[in-house]
Order: sequence, then structure tokens, then C-alpha cells
Amino acid sequence: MKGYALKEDRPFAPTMARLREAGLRPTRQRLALGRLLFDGGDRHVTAEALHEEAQKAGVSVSLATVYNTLHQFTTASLLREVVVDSARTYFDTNVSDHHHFFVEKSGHLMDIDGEKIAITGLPEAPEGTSFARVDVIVRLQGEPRG
Amino acid sequence: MKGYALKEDRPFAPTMARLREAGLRPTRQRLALGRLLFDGGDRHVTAEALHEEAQKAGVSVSLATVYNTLHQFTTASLLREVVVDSARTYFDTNVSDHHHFFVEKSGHLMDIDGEKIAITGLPEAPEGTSFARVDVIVRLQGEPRG
DNA sequence: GTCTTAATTAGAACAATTCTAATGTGTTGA
DNA sequence: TCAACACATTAGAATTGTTCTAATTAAGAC
Repeated sequence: MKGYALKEDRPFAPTMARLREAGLRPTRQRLALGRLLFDGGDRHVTAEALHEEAQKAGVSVSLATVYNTLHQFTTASLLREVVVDSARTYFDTNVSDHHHFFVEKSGHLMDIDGEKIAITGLPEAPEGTSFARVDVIVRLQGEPRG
Repeated sequence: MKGYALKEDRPFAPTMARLREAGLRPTRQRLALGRLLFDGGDRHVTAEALHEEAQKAGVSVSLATVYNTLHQFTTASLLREVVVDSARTYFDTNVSDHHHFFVEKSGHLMDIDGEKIAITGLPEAPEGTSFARVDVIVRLQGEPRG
């Protein structure tokens, strides 16, 4: 398919660039998923949810590819994995330093700017290890809004 | 089996007391698992690991019962669930306020005393919600010790 | 002991994720 | 332009951790 070179290209351009930079071939599927993920502010998605979303958007992508893509994007630091729930894995399009609110009832995630929080008194990393990351998860009960 | 009233009882006494307090019948399985869990400082176990451990200790408990028991203990606040790895669920015998080091490579957990850490700058809970808990997970790379 | 209710169990069922091996597609370079 | 290769995608099977189900067993009260 050569359509990529035409003007319909435009919306794919930013994702295209990201993929190129990450050394990932800009395939139809990756472009579509990339657009869904990155074209609208910070998002927290599960594989199943993204798969459904793609279907609804008329993009045919297999669930296996969604998993592959999410992992590749994560490896390429385009995404980051958030572990808050043993039942499912969330991927976060915000890869800057930050933390999370997690609404346990609904499974909803919200970012907390990393700059805002300060953690003091952390022990040093045990000998032989070093910090890979510090995650703060604020678990919430109840339901946000009205 | 009436052996529980004999002197072999002794080692079960503390677990017995815990179960009673929690309103859980002190069954053979719960006593055995309780002893494995609580008779030796703070521990972090997975269901599978505890199941194996029980087998090795010559206690016959089904995996289903291990799961049931871990959940009942958690509900009774004898244990607490730690979510650090989407692959498996850890249960922590330390139910006081604390946080964790998590050695990603080996899946090993270590407690960080809650008193030692201070978190400042946390945003307020969104309207309609309240804090259920704040978890700090310090992910470590490398392997502890020599 | 008997009775009642709760606990245990084996194995089936399940859900999320990963794997497999076959097919399709992007890229390169002639 | 297109052949050839490496990499991607896919459907479906397989795996893993966990939960469910329905039948059996054991605990506690009388």
C-alpha cells in the first residue's frame, strides 16, 4: 500500500517520526495504534481496551499485535508499564517522571506530576543493586466526580 | 482428630489465637499455613510458593485452600496483598504501615519501614474519593548481596 | 454421638498473556 | 521496478495464575 505518501499522511506524521526514531518499522498497525495512543494527551490503556478501540475505529489489528506493539513501544520508551492491579497490565503514554492515583473500584488511573511529590528518608539501595524506579501509587476508595 | 489438645499443641497456640480473633475456624489447614506464615518474622509469599512449602513440610493442603486461606487472612488483616508484579500476587505478613523494595530480576521483596519514609506534596484525593492507601515501591535492578 | 454449617478438595473453568508456525509486508539494492 | 530478505502480523493453540463448582469432610454446639 502506497497511500502513506499522499496527503492522508499528515495525521500519521508524528507517530511516523516516533517509530522511526525508535527504529520500529512504521507498519499499518503500529501507525494506527500509535495514533490512538499518542494523538490526544496522556492515556492509560490495557491491551484489551486498545484492541477494542482499534476495532471500533475500523482498524483491523489482532490482539497479539496489540500486545506485541505495546511491549515494543514500552521497550522503546514510548510507553511505560504501570503495575497497580494484578488482574491486568496498564500502559501509560506519559513517560515522564510521575506517579499515580488508582481508583480501585473502577480501575481508573490518573497521573500525579512527579515534580509535586517529594519522598524523603528512602533507604539506600541494598548492596549490589541500584534504583530502577520509585513508584508511588495512591489507592483511592470511592468514585471521583459526581 | 483430637490431638490438638495435647502438648503438641504448643506451637500452634499463637496461630490459634490469631484465627480465633479473626473469627476463623482453626482448621488443620489454616493452622498449618498460619504457622508457616507467622512463625518466623516477616515474609512475602505467593500462593504457589506457600503451597510448595506446605507440601515439603508434609502438610497436605490443596492449592485452592491456599488461595482461600490467603484471601481470608488478608480480609482479616492478618496479611496484606502487595501488587508489584502483574504476573503473580504477593502476600505480606507484615501488616503495619510500610513500603517495599522490589528486586525485579529475582522477584524478591523487602520491607521498608513506613516510619522512615515521608511523602510530601501529595495532591488531595479527587472529589468523591479518599485515600485507601499509599504504596511506595522502589524497584531495584541488579541482585542484592554478593 | 448427632446435627448443622463451614471448610476443603479435585478438577473444570477462566482471563490475561504469550507462543507458534504460517502468511504477509516494508525495505533494500540491483 | 521488483526480487529477495528480514521483520511483522495473525489465528489459534498453549500457558499461567487464579477462581469456581459441586461433592466430600471436618468443626462446633448441643
